[in-house]
Amino acid sequence: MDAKCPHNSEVNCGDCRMNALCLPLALQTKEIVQLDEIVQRGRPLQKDGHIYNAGEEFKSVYAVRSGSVKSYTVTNDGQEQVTGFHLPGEIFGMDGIAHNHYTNSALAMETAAVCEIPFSKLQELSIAIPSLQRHFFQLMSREITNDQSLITLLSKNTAEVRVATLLLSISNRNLRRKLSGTRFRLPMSRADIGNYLGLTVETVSRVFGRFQKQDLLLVDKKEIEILDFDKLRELAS
Amino acid sequence: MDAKCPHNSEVNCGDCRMNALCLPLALQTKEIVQLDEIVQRGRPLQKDGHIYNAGEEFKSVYAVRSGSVKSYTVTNDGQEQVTGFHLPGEIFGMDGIAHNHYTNSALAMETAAVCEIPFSKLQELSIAIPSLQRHFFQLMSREITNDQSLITLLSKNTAEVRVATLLLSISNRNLRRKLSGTRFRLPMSRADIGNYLGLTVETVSRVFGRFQKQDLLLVDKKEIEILDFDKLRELAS
DNA sequence: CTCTTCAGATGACCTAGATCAAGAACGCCG
DNA sequence: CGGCGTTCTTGATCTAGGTCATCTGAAGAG
Repeated sequence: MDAKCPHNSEVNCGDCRMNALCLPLALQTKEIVQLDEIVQRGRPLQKDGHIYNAGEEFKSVYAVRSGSVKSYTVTNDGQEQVTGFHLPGEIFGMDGIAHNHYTNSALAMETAAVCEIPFSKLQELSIAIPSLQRHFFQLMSREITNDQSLITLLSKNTAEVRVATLLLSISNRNLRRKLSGTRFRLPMSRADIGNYLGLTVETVSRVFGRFQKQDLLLVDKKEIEILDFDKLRELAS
Repeated sequence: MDAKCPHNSEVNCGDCRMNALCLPLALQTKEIVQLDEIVQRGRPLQKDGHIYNAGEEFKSVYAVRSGSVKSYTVTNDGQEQVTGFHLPGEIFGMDGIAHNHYTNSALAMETAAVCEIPFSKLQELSIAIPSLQRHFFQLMSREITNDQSLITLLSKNTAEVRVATLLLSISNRNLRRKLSGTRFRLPMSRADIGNYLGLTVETVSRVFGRFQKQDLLLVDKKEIEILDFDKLRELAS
């Protein structure tokens, strides 16, 4: 096994590059070992590989180790609704807790690796490690506040503001992973962006075009370079 | 103290009419007593009385005992965004857990009474009572799935679908409280409905008008009677 | 009982973004 | 290297819902 390959299984959470962002965040070294025992490190997923499907019985939450994942639901009239993009270090699958079945499906947007955390074991461990309980409550609460800012974004803002906000969000999340917040690759298609932001592909494309014309961005297919953070932030306000 | 008045303090959770919906849901009688000890029953709130303000330090989550409450944030350009309506038996304030400060403000839309549940004590009790931990995780997860359906509603649906969906949601929540799902009083203004659904007051008003013309509803100011559930459900689909 | 206020309804426009319809530029596979 | 299905872009229209402006009517204040 090549330890350099980002999709390979790390030996444990203690060594994982993501552990400062992920579940171990609030834990002592010896507690990380306990967490480590319940975490199942899955093998790499291909692009478009499903992690779970809406309706399946809820058993685990997941952490992205490498690559990127999207969550989506299918509305009763058959169209897809993207509900979230998940980057390395982020946890997803918490929507399944409410009804013991996942309400979203999750799939890899590119080659990716995820860690599976069986929820029943996580609950037990949360009783033994109160700071883990606390941290997990916080993660769920953060999901709530994120969803609520998306609600605000969708119900009050123009296409430009929506796209600018998404770009800044991805930039920030890259920064937290010690990657460039200025130049990065969007892991998702224009269609996914539009779907997530409640816009059509055409509109997303036009907004990218306009941003480029205004010298806010440099866009080359999925490769983005942010040229003017201040104006972009002002726009997203 | 008049025990008939719905806004008066109940003596305890065990006697509360809402206990089948609220936090005690998953608990044994003796556990309810433990929960009861940490719950603080506040005095009635006047219309527009604040329970907490965005930015305040997070200390407690709240349960609606009577009346109704709305949560809202103020966007950086100063406009209000309604993020939720809370009816008796429902829990709110969980958005504060993530950052130790409330991100929403909460206010009574009419005379109301709420129970305050100090979160640190709830966390401790959740360790002693695993089913309470589980139930609270579920409540937070339900909040996530609710927010996500609102996201879908906002990003994909017309004004009519949005309004129909809200009406059906309130109808269902009334049913769970053993009230009529057919005739009820909307506790919120047209402006709040519009704000919540990403529409203007005018549009909300027009949709109510159209629904009435199509004999789906009977609207008399805030008093609603649903005449044709099937068509309304089909619309909301 | 009158004056004021504020929530709601309704009507006449007007725009942001959807829709429809072509191209352009890419992977990707034989 | 050429053919072909995606994904992306760009342009020309159309429309749902926003904006603005007016009107109604119920609730409070005095």
